[in-house]
Amino acid sequence: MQTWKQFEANQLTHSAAHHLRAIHELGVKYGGWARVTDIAHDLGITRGTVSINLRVLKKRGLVVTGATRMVKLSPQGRALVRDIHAKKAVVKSFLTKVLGVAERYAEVDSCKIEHLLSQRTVLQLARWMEQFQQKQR
Amino acid sequence: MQTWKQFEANQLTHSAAHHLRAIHELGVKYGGWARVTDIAHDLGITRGTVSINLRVLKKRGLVVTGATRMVKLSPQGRALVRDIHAKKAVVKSFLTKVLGVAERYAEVDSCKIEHLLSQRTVLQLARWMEQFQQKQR
DNA sequence: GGTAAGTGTTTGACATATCAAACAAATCGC
DNA sequence: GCGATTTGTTTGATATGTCAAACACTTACC
Repeated sequence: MQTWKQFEANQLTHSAAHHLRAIHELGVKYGGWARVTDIAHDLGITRGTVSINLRVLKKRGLVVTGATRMVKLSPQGRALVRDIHAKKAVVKSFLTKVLGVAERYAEVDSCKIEHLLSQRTVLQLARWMEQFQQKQR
Repeated sequence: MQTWKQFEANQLTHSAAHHLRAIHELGVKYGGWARVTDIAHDLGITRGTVSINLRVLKKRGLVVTGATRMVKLSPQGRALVRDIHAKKAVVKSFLTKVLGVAERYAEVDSCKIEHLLSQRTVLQLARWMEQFQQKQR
C-alpha cells in the first residue's frame, strides 16, 4: 500500500476518537455512563448524528449500552481513549515547553494529530522529552 | 467552534493534498502537465475516482485543464503543495534527526500530519531545528 | 393521570472518497 | 483509414459524517 493511504488505515477517525473522549469525560461523574444528548452537546453536533455514530462504535465493541439508554466505554474503548490522550499530552507538552507554541495553538494542533501518530514515534518523543526535562532542572 | 471541529476546517483533506502533490510530481517532466491515468496510478486509486476529485479541485481553482485533457496546478495549487511539502520536510527531519525515528516510520507519520499542522507551529519547529543543527556542528 | 418537555432514533438530504463497470472519445499500430 | 487499445467520464454502489425534521418513547410536573 502506498504511504499516503495509511491515513485511511488508522484505528479511529478524528470523529470517532472524540466521541469516545466525550463519553469518557462525561462519564466521570456517573460511573462511566453518558447520555446521547450530553455527548452531542459536548461535541457540538446533533443528537441524531451521535445516535448514528454510536451505532457503529457499539458494533465495533468500543461502546456498550446500559439498561437506562446510557452508554459507556468498553475496556477496549477505554484503552483507546487513554492511548490517544497520552499521545496528545506528549505532543502538546513538546509544542508548548520546547517550541514555545502558545497553549491555544498547541491545543488545536495536538488535537488534530493525536489520533494519527504511531505508538513508536510518540514513545520516542516521550523519551526525548524526559531527557529534556531532566536537563531543565 | 469546539477545538476538535477545527479538524474539518483544514484547507485540504489528506486526499486532496495528495492529488495536488501527485500532479506536481508527475508534471515535472512535462512542464507541469499530468494525465488522469498517471495520477490514478501514482495514488493507487481508479481513474474514475481521480476524475471526480479533479472536478472539485478545478472548481476550487487549484487545478486547471489544458487543451490536451491534461491538468496542471494553478498558482494557488502550487503554493499549497509547496507549503505542505515544506511542513512535511521539517517534521520528518525532526523525527529522524532528533528523535531517531527510522526513515520509513517517519515517512508515514509525517505524511499523515503534514497537511494538518499550522503554519505557526511548523515555523517554530523549523526555527528550533535550525538551532539544533547549529549545535550539532 | 394527563399534558408538556425532553430524549433517542430514524429518515431524507448532502458532501467527501472510494470502487467497478459501462461508455464515449482519442490515439495507436499497422 | 480502420480496428484495437487507451483514456477520461459517468453511473450506481458503498462507507463515513454531518444536518434538519419527523417520530416514538420517557420523564417531569402539576
